[in-house]
Amino acid sequence: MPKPPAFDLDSFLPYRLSVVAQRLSDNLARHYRAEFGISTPEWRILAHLAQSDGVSVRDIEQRIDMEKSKASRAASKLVAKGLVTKTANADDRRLLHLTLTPKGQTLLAALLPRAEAFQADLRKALGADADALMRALDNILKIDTP
Amino acid sequence: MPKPPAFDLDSFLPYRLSVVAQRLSDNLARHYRAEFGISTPEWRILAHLAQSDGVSVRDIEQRIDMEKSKASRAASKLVAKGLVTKTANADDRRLLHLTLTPKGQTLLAALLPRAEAFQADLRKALGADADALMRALDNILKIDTP
DNA sequence: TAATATTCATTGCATTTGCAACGATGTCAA
DNA sequence: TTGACATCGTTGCAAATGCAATGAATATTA
Repeated sequence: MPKPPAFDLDSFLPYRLSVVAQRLSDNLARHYRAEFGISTPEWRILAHLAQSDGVSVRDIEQRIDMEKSKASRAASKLVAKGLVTKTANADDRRLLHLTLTPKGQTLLAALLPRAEAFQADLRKALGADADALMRALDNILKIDTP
Repeated sequence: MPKPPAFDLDSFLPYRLSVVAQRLSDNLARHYRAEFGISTPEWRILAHLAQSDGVSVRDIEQRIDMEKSKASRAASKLVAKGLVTKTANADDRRLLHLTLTPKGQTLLAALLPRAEAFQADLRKALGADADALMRALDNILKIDTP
């Protein structure tokens, strides 16, 4: 009857990372939902559209690490809320253009400064470790996605 | 029609953290499932039991940040797989003791060294940033959980 | 050109998840 | 002691998720 070796889950990086990420996302999600009525996947798509408007579902899938079915459904909800429109790409009619409506732009104009402020506060609190954190995250992705 | 300010989702910390954590967890989950037939919630409970055997569902909920319904269902699956037993606490019959079976101990004896090795590799690859990363994660939790 | 293969977005389906409600047990104060 | 309240684990239910299959459009190749 082998005895399991000592193990400290709290210092296990994947676990720790997951807990912190989850907490942070959930807390933000509460704000998005309460003030703007959108979910995390919806917020991520909007944020990506702020950066590059007119992209396809496929672009979203590749650029922001979101399953295409998830992206498709979130996009449909954004359309239903009047924040985004879907139009067919003229050159390749398999592709879609997701475009911010004026209402979507207004929402982003209110939301993005808050996101920036949140991030600024966070960086300030982390001090010198903030850059190391970003570097570490990049490296983990490189290692883990061979 | 307000124009949304420029925004780079890729450098938004909650997003970045979430992507990295998800990748890492999913990759590990594939291994757990393929080699040991367990899911991430199940693995976390086992890991916690390696550390402190005989705990209740409530302990798990508090110590490893898992919804109690999730913990309850994962524990039931572990019982069904013969890795864990549930016994009633004699002093307080609302409480449960989750205890590793010999089979569960054997599985952990095989799994834990791999987890340690994985973590060691990761730390090595991160070099000096590893400690800063851990510190940063602790600090984010403190800030974000007021 | 015609036939085959690939790509894109959506949808059906099974699983997982979170929340609220529940029964059983325990605590506390009148 | 008894009655109101709290806690523990489970479960019902609706929503979210991931995967595979589908249909439409395009690319490729014989």
